[in-house]
Amino acid sequence: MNSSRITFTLNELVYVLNSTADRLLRTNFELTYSQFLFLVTLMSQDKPTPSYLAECLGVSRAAVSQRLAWFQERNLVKVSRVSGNEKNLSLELTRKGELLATQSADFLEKEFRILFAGRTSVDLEDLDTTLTQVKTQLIENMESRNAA
Amino acid sequence: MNSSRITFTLNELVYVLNSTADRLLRTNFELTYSQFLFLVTLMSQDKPTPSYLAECLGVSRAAVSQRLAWFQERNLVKVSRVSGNEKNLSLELTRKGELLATQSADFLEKEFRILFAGRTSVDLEDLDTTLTQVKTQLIENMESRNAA
DNA sequence: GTTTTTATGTTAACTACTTGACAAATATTT
DNA sequence: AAATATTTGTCAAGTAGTTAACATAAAAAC
Repeated sequence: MNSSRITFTLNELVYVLNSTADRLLRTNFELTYSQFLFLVTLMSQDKPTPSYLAECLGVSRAAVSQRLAWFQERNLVKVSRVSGNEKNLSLELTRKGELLATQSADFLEKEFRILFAGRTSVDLEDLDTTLTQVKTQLIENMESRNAA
Repeated sequence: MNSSRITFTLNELVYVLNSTADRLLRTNFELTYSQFLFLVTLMSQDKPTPSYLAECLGVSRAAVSQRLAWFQERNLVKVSRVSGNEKNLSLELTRKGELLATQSADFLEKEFRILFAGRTSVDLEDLDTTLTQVKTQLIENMESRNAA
């Protein structure tokens, strides 16, 4: 089998998923999917800094730095300095930001549960395991190839 | 199971695949993954126009229009008008463009075959079928939901 | 055969990222 | 302790996309 087929299929599926999420979030919460990811990623972190958030989101520090103003203006994220640490900024969701992140995540979860349901019932748990396995294998093979 | 987990896993896998392809193509062909897709998509079409190419690539007509100059400058794509059709531009790969598309596609295919290989041997054919099934199901469910 | 509608390709203005350079704060080495 | 290295956040410039508006060509409706 042509291995490029599966990469196309994966890209197509991800496109459908992400654009659906984006549409749902825009319609119901005036939020893009990318803004949603920013909030939920921030929510999942313990003592978040812009630098660590950037790493988790898979974008550059500059990108996070530029976007922060948007979230501050809307009172979704509070940016502060912890005394004794002049280097790192401290990020936290405001009450409003936390509420928005929670509600939109719950909403999206519910919608996707409906969209994933179907007669042909693919076991999503199994699929997730397989995909993780493929990913791990790819990374391993890449590392052993680079080492050689 | 949390349905958002599988969307994250999918995004992560696609990220690994696409950034690997991008790295390989830059190193070996001075081509980004996105430029590669432009060429191979063009190659797979019968009588391509910018508009149809945009649709196949999943981007706007404006995006294709802006990128065409880059490919023309490098003598990879020939843009012309067919007489009797003043509306559509006609696109075709030059010999050089065709060669580049073919060679880079073959190269990528070989590399990915190696990277996908592994002890735990996931059946990629099966996986592709499952993913296509999930995608189809999602789209169906979305349509029936919108119709209601 | 005219009028109206639709489709195409380009432009302008905007968005969200990138890299590279930088100053400042902190860690590490010596 | 001082020198050096690393990490952090920000800025400027560049890239690849977006939408909206537009002129023009072709197709459809009348």
